[in-house]
Amino acid sequence: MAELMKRTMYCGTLRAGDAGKDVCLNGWVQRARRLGGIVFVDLRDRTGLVQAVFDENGGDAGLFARAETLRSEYVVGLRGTVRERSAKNAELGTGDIEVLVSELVVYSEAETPPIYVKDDDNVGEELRLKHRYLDLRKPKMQRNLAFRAEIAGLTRSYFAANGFLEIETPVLQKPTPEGARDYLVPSRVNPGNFYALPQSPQLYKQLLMASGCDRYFQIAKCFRDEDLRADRQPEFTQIDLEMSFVDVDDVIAVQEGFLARLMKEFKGVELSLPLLRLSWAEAMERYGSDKPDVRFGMELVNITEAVHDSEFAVFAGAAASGGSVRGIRAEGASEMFSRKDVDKLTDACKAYGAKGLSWLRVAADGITASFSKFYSEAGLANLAQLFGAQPGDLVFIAADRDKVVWDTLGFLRCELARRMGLVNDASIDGPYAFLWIVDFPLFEEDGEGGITPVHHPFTAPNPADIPLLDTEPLKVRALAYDIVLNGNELGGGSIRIHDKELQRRMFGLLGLSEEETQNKFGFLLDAFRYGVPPHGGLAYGLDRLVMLLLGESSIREIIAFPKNQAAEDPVSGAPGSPDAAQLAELGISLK
RNA sequence: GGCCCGGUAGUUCAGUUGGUUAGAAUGCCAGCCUGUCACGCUGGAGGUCGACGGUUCGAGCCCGUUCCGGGUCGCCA
Repeated sequence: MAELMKRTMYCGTLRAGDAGKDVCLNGWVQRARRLGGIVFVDLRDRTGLVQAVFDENGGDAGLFARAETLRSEYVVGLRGTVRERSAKNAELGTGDIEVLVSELVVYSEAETPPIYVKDDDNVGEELRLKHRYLDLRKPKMQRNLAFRAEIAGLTRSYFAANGFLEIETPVLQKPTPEGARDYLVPSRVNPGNFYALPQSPQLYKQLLMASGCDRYFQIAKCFRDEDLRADRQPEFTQIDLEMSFVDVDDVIAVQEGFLARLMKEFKGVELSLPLLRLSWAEAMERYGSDKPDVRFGMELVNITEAVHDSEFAVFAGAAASGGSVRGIRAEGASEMFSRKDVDKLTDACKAYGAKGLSWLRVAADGITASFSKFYSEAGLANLAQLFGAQPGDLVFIAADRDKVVWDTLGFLRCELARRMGLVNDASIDGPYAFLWIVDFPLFEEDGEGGITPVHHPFTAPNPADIPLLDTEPLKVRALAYDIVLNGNELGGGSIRIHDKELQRRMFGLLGLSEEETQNKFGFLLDAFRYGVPPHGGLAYGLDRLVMLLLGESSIREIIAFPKNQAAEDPVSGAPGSPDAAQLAELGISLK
């Protein structure tokens, strides 16, 4: 085995001022260029590239012969002298100098790699993930991992400085068949019993408040056995925190300090505080979304009143059945979207439950609409005016149940903005539109005639709405809040219920029996019997936060070893089958 | 589970109305080359066209099924 050549410098840090120094470098061969009597090697480590030179006239024939065998991704150590280059490379931070090599150690050779270790290699993601150890050598991936580490570091220092204790909560928890699917872990010592991996540290962090810890935070791994998305992995990381003796404003104030610090240090952006707050109701009314992208307008216009007696059955029907008719105006977009484009957009909207999409085009010589035959010219003009539509504008209208209308237009609004170039999500440099969504409803319909919590069953109702709990529970607002950035939910939280009677009432409203609640959450209720402070908190999706700040479009770009869409780890092949002995020991038999 | 997009040298892709021996770039290998840095020049190797079945005189191309990857809806309290 090759002897270790102790590193004295990192490749990417060498500068003109280092000329004359003897250095030892360790790294990977990015590229070897053989020009006959001279060999150039770009040596790469975490910090960047530096050019090393082997000269046939240097006198060491053996050294030169070995240099000629170097190939991409060989791992080497080399000793040499830094010198100014005769031909400088302005593209490279180290481009003013090179290292004339006097000693070379090949630690390991490399087969021809299946992907290039270059940012722009453009290889398919399947191969990138399978050979992640190669992919991660790319400068961009190194930057992403380093950026993530720095954000984690700032998180720790910020919350510690604000009196938060970093406390680890158990990873082996009690299964709670609520919400997302649990990952189950069999207990060998307790045959037939299982732990669950945490979907969040929710119950334990509330116990910590009951424990008198006052302020807790944790960078916590969480697990949900649900289908994957570009921004969703089965294991992901939350910045999780909880505070005692606080109200909504207290929690938000601490977060705004955190976000301001984050944006200042990592983006050089001065956040203007306090951040915008929108009630859930207003967000839905104006944007059709509880995580609106407010970098652009195109707000929803409710025309239900104006069309409730329309000849067009779709409009009148939606109005009559308690739904609504709303639309958005895409300014100057009429030219951009052909009839065919509109049809495609309509198809895309069907995924959100819309049965169709109506449109209205304003031109200098008149107005056309998909529903023209039900309207006079003056009627169309009236409608156009409701949207403030000018010649060249294109208006989209959805008519259905409120939820469908909101989902459809909420999607369409963002899709149009993207196509019209109003937003650019690949931009690392902003703008960054943060806002809080507050006053979420406490419950929503569960689709089976009952109600289910929007957030979770420990979320406190707005005290003003408590009288409505038994009569009109769907109208009760929660002391819950989400932080939104550019149309993405960065995190969310709530003030929790600390009154055990109110908590029991909540479980009752949710249709949970005394026995069920005792079985699932009894330990939390027990704790509350012995004195619990008012408390509340929040959790951020760290992966998503880093993704957005880096302008990446998938959290896989900022997770070292992500799962593929089938929830497999392409590197290791996990999950795998346990062997028979393991199963027998656990008392598990497979079908 | 539904819908959409994709699968052709190691890699990224092209491949016409179905027609001889499936191409390019890059990478790889060999030779030449002392100032390259996407080095250059010359030569070479490299293919189960995802798989199976069907239509056809003939399929990379058309049809069916299926597998794989990605996006998305459902789902994610």
